[in-house]
Amino acid sequence: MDNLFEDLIKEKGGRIFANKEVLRPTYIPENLPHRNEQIKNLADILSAALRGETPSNIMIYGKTGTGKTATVKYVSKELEAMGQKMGSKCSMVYINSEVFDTQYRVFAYLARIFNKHVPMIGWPTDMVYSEFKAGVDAENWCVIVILDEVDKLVSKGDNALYNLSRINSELKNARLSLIGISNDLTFTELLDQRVRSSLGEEEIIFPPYNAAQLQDILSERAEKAFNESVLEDSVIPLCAAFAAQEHGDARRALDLLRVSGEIAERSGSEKVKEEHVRLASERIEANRIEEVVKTLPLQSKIVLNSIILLSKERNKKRFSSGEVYNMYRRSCNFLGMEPLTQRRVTDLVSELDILGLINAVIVSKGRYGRTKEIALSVPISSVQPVLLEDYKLKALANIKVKAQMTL
DNA sequence: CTTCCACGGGAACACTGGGGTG
DNA sequence: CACCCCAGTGTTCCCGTGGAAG
Repeated sequence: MDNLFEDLIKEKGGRIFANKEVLRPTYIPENLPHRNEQIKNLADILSAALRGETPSNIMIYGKTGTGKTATVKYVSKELEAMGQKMGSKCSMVYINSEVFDTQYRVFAYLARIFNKHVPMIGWPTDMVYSEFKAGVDAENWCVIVILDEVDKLVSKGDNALYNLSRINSELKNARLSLIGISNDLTFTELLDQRVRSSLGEEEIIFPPYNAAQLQDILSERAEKAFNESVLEDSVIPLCAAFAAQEHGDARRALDLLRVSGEIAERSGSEKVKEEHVRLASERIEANRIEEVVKTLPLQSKIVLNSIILLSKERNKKRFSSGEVYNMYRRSCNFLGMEPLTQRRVTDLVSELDILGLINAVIVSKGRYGRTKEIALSVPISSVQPVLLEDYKLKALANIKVKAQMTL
C-alpha cells in the first residue's frame, strides 16, 4: 500500500532543484564573489587576535543584501579554526541586534553564552553586565562580538555600545573587540562622541552589487541549486536585473531565483522560464505586503483601514491627517474602543509610511496651517482582505456601509 | 510680517512581567 | 507569601516650530 507521501517525495527529488538550500539566505557559501577586498581587509584587522593583540573595533556599512553578514560569518569561521590550530583561542559571538535590541537583552545573551545563568528579564542591568564581564574574563582569550543591525540598538537610546566599548579596561585576562554591522551610513551621527571614535577605528564599506556582479553570484549558486540545463538562458540575467533595481540586493535576487524555480516546479514545467520569474516577482511583493499587514499592531491596522475606507468613500487619493484621524475615531467608536490621541496616531502613520504601505508628505497650506497628506501606496485589493482577517476588525467590514449612509 | 495647524521631539506616566528579599 | 525593584513598552501631555497664504 502506498504511503501518502510517496508520490510527493518523488516529485520533490524532481526535475528542477538539485539542492534548494543553497538559495536560502541562511546558506553561507565558501566563495563570495566580488567581496575579496572586504574579506582581506577584515582578515587583516582581525589577524591581530591570533598574535595575542586586541584587534581594532570595526564598523561595517552596506545596504541589505550586500553580503555583510555572510562575509563576517565566513571570516569568523576561518579565524576560529586558525586560532585553534595555533593555540591562541579566539571566539566570535554573533548577535542580531534586531532580536536582542536593548542593552539588557544583549548583555543577558552574552552572559549566557559564557555559561552564566541570567534571566532574560528582571535583574538590574549592571548586575547582568558584571556577570557577563566575569564570564568573559574567566579565560585568557580574544572575544570578538559581532553586532548585526547595530543601528537598531542605538535608535533606542541605549548605552550598550558605550559599555561594550570600554569594557577592555576592566578585563584582566580576556580581550574583547567589536564588529558593528549597519545598513545606515549616517547612523554614527547619533552616537556619543566617545563611542563613535572607539567603534569606528576601522571602517569597511560594502557597495551594492551591480547587475553583472549579481549575475555572477546567481550563476555560482544556481550551479549547485539546480539540475543541469533547467534554467533558460534569460532567467539569471532577468533575476539580476530585477534585484539591481532594488539597490543591488543579492538576497532579493536569490529569493527571486528560488521562487521562480518553485513556481516552475509546481506548474510542472521542465524548465524555468522568463514568465516564471515575472510571476515570482509579483508573488514576492504580494507576500511582503501580506506579511507586513498581518503583523501590524491592532491600532495601526485600524489606522490603515481608515485610510482604505476614505479611499473607497471619496473619489480621491490623498487625505489630510485630520480626515484620517476623524475616520479613525469613528472606527474606534464602532469597535467600542478608546481612540488614541492625535499625537500617537501621527506616529503610527509615520510607521506605516516607513513600511511602504502608505505615502505621506508634509504640506504647508499657508494661512491654513500644516498637515500631512496621506495616500495608500499599495492596491486596496491586496491589503483589505488581510486586514479583515483579524477577528477584532471583522466588525469594520460593516461600518463601511453604515458610514456611507450616515454621511 | 502675521497667523494658523498639525508635526514631531521630549518628558512623564502607566502598566507588564519578571526578578530578589524578608 | 507579600512586597518592592527593575527594564521595557506604549501611551499621553506639553510645547517649540515650519512655512506659505493672506
